[in-house]
Amino acid sequence: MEWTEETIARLRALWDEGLSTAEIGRQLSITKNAVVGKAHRLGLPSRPSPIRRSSTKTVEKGVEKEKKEQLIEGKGEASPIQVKEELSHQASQPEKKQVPEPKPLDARKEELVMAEASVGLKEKPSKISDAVAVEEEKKPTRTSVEAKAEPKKSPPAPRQKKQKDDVINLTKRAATCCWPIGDPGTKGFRFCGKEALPGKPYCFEHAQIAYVKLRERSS
DNA sequence: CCCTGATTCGC
DNA sequence: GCGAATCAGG
Repeated sequence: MEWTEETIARLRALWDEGLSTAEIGRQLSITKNAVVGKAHRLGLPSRPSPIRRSSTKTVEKGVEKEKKEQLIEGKGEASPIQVKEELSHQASQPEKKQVPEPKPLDARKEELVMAEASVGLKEKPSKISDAVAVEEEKKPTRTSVEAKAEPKKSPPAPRQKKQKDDVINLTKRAATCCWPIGDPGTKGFRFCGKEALPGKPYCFEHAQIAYVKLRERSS
């Protein structure tokens, strides 16, 4: 497998998107093992795994099962999710040294939003309606009637009014494209930053790239 | 059995 | 560095 910048970028994008390793592999026409292996070597954040191999040492054919479980209970290791939350928390504290890299994704997105605002939107607003049309094409099963009569979807919230506003804002606001441009950690790295398709992390252009194989596969 | 992700280790 | 083989939980 030749890991070009393009494939690595797409691996990162799909990985960030939360697709399963097998799914990423299918889209990149490689095995899930390749995906996991590469992701591991790239240092991409671990996903919630069904497995916990606390002992990184080789286990002899599962003979030492009991010992392993005892070790796990004793140590009480932190899950990847917990670690991630801790990192985010640290990054959000201004008092700690602020390196651009470990900043959580959302923070970077906010930067992009602000940058975009200062530059001014170049894309025509009419494109959004096009994107909506595309989006609705892909979800033909839901009629407007069904959408109306959907009571269970409302999330239980402590502050209902504010949350409602937030949801509206999130819905109305054009999300920015998370397609990575350049190499993370290097100076010129950035995200695409154009308006993303509704419900998708990419703009129309990059969504075409990101989902092209998925469409081919499902059609 | 199917799915999942992580690790190991020969290449 | 790569990824098939393997392990292991749901």
